[in-house]
Amino acid sequence: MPRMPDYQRIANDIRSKIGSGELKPGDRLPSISQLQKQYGVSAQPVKSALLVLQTEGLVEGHQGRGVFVIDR
Amino acid sequence: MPRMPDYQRIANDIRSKIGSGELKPGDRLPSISQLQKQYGVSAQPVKSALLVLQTEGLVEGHQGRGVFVIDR
DNA sequence: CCACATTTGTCCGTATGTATC
DNA sequence: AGATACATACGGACAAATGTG
Repeated sequence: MPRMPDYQRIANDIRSKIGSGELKPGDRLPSISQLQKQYGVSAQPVKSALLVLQTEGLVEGHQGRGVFVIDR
Repeated sequence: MPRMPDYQRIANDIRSKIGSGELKPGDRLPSISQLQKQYGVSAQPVKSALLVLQTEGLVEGHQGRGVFVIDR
């Protein structure tokens, strides 16, 4: 099996949490530093995952506040 | 005017080159190191731009070969 | 108003792995 | 074997926005 990079694993995990309703529209995601600890990685793969999810239109980052699930 | 980050500027530039036909389906983009020099930035913003464009389904990276415009 | 901590945003340099030519 | 090129990740740095006291 191909090894899945951390940032894809994280993006998939968050995406599926959104799909399952565990994360609902308007919800705030854990902070980046919390996600780092949770997945045992540095900031980079977390931010890459968030960039992907933002590009997909699933979440929206707000400087100083957090990253939120898009409300639609 | 809000300052546009480098990675967005680069993504927009490449996206518009694809839209205008200057870059056609199947074409190979300049290498990352060439794009670095062209835009006067480090590798990071170039790769972020490419991650965005890949997520948008506009380009496709191939290890050892290059990044290509999607043929569809 | 001010100071501080928190949080996201952006970028740099470096290192390593993997695939291709 | 070597050069080239993309893929991934680490650590560090600073800016900008927010919230709290």
